[in-house]
Amino acid sequence: MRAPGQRAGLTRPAVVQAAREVLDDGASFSMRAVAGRLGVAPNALYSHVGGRDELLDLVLDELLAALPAPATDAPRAGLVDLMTATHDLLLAHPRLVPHFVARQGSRGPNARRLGETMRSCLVAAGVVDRGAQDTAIRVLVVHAIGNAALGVAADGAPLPADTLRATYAAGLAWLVDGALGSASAGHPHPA
Amino acid sequence: MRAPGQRAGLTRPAVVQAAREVLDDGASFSMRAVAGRLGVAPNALYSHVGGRDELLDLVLDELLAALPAPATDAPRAGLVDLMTATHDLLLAHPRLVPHFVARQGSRGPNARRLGETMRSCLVAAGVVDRGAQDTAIRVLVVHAIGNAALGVAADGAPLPADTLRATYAAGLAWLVDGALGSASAGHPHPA
DNA sequence: ACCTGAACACCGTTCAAGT
DNA sequence: ACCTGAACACCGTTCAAGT
Repeated sequence: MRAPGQRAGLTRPAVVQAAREVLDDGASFSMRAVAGRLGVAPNALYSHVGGRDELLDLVLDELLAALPAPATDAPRAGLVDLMTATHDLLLAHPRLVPHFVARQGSRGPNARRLGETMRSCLVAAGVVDRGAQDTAIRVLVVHAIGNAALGVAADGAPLPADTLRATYAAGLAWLVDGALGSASAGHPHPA
Repeated sequence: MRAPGQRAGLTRPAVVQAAREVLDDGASFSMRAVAGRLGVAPNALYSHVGGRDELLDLVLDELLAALPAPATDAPRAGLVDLMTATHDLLLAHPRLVPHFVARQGSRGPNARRLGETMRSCLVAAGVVDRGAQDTAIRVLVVHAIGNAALGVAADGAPLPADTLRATYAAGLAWLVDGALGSASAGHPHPA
């Protein structure tokens, strides 16, 4: 369709957008699939993106940007809302979850921002020790990602979405209660 | 080395053992790597094993068989010990963790046995509602797998093993406290 | 700078043999 | 039944062009 040297009008945002579309479609994600959607040779993507992992990181960070800022006046509820929104976001893009699992440590600016928002909630809730904040943040992030991954695992009994979200909410309440050191009753065994 | 038709003396346990060795070595896991270690053509494995996923499931289940039975007289401590042993086991075989993440639902006999052991602990601790047991089991398993996956993610700051285990222990205490509905103080913010 | 064609070094799995 | 050789349908990525 195009001779070597002819421009295709590709841009970095366009590549990221195409990657999102491939991820949200049924097809399995690959560089070649993204290129195919753009009507371009597979290696053309490397002019705009470092590689597969970087591309997935970009998609991930773009999604995280959509997370709303939690209410600052009620820190516990704000934290719960924030983590629930994160979990919902992951469930809405299941094909991204495996990559999220592998990339838990290294993240983009919006992931970093999410971490700092969580820290603010913890501070406002009275968790002043920085090490305690780090522990709480890691545990909560693991819970969100791990639970989303549980929903992705398509084997045997696929685990209904209601059950998944109820399980997540129960664990989240226990973790937040624990991290905040309060004796307030959570939501005891839902379903 | 061998003409088509010549036996190589391959057995199913030998294939599983070779897979374990490849996983615990530095090299990345592949059917071809397992076959290479056995001095056999890649497709020879399919005479003894259904495929890659089934082979990894077999390795996984063999590892889970090594988990010790927890003390039955102290249900809370037994549950904590059991989950800690599971976490340690996953940390000892990091290259298996991504597969474990993907396969959370469908498991072999020893995984099933682990689930029932957890249920027994919960019953002994006074959690009689079956739905509550299921929720607790899912949350605890997600915590163990998710935390182990966090240790595997080799990017940026690799997160020291001490920190990882301390984070796991803190989250585990919070979850067990929550699941058991007790107001007993856990281990507040370690590290 | 951007894109193509061809290629490299991999994958998991299948199929038609051979004994 | 067990194993081989060859092949199929994929991967991510690199390299040498072309404009």
